[in-house]
Amino acid sequence: MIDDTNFTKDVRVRFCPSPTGWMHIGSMRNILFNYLWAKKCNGKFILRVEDTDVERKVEGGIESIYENFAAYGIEIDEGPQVGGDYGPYVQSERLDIYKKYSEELLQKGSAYHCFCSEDRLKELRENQIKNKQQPMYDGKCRDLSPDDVQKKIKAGEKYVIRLKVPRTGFTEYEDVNHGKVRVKNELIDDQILLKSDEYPTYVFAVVVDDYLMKISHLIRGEEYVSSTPKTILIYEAFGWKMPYLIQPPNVLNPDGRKKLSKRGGSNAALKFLRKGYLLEALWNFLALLGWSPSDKDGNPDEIYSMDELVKLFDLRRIRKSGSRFLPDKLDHFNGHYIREMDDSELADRIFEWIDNIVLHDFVSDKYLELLDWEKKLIEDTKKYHPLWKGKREYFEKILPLVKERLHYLAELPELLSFFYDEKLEYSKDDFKKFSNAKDNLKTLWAELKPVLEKSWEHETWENTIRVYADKAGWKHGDMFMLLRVAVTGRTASPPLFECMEILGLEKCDSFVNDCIKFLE
RNA sequence: GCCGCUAUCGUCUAGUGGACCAGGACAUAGGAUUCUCAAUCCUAGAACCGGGGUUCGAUUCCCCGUAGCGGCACCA
Repeated sequence: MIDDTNFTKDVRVRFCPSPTGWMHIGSMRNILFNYLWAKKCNGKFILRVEDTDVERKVEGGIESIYENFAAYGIEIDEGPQVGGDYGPYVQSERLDIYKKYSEELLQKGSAYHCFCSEDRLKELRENQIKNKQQPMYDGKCRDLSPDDVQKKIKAGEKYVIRLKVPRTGFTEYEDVNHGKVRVKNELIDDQILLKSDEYPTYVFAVVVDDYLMKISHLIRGEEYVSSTPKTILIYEAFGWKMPYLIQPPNVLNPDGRKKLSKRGGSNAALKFLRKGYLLEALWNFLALLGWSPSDKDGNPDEIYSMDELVKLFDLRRIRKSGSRFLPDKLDHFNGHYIREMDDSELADRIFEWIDNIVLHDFVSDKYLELLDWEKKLIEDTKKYHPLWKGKREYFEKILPLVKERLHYLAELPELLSFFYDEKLEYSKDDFKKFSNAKDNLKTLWAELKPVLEKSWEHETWENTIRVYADKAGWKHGDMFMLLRVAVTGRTASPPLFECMEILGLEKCDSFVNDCIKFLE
């Protein structure tokens, strides 16, 4: 059983990205689980960069990791840029450490030199697959005599260091969420620990670093489950105590299949920020993907602030099965947080979003293609941002009208355009349902304009339209709609009266006249 | 192919050997409100993968099947 007494003590957790250029939204969920646990237990959150794959390593990779953390507002207690007592925090700077520990395993007889060429291994694997066998190392170098080994090394033969996995018996471990898992040793490959370029492999580096950095809880994606027995065997070979193990299920694509896609970067963490999802909403949504509080502790509406999440979060309540990533609920949360904010704060947030996210150059963007909606957003933002910011009072007056229709901030340019454009674009279709739209609009406006010139009182204004609608034999709603299309260029808009009041008589007059011209 | 993990409304999930004809949220539909679209409020439909056990009783425990996921690299 999991030892509960120490479960929340001396907590040190870590997230270990590879510097491949950009970060994935699914990773953010795992980061959140680590982060929440650290905060909850007054522990430390550590960032370690796993750059042991020389080929996949990318220029600016570490910076792009940092900019993601910064944009998501995650504070790092120890890491490459902030330092800490257990550094260095970049694996390529720790090669001598791995070398030393691999020698320890060699001495203990838990590891061995392997001189097999990559070509031989490839051939071996192909044959095994052809013969429907499990592809794994055949142990050719496992029992070389020390003399042979020395001779080969002297002769300059390249080698790797492999773990000597027992041929019989079982390896067992206990996972906080899954309980005991047991694997036959004969199915575990003699894992390479140190590659021929003297870089460690992932499994080895992780064990050594987690041990040296005193990591208390290993919270990492389900994709590592299969390599966990190897991890355990390395811990056992060293005689080290294993940290608590938590392997949250993967976040899956909305179609329900497969790990959340990495292709094209459409699920890049930064894209969600660029789309205008607020951090509050993102965290709220992500936290609930694979974890939930009990009914007793939870809120019925599932709205949780970061503080509440910290209070309620518990690694032991993480689910076992994968969750699909459907943005509907994210939209809902985002709308909620937008509506909850007062207008001035929302305005601040919008401008911050534009400066720090939308129009900001990220290192990650070098490795992510801009999607069509992003290109359009950037273009629109460049056009409207100065106008929005230029007259903040006007902007803040508009916000309450649009904020309850807003799912994410990227919708703003479209939603607000008629408040800022000099000309509107009309569509014939919008007038189809009205008989004699042009004349009615003309007469209506002729009657309404003098009323508005006198006063903007809601009742007189509304009454004028109703009276005219009766005269024309129209449904009242249709008359409102006609005017709406004329003044906003669209059939769905915030309440007509408020829109017109903000636009002002001059602008309304100009739009209506444009519209009449359009109808001719 | 082999190994491991998993399986509750469309989706995210709660829950338990009897208090569950299974609770919440999102989405959907209908209604109220209304100048449209929203927002808000109300209502409705919607699930324990299949088959065997164990048991007085199983959605809950066990086995098998099925399906999904993950992995099987000198990637992480």
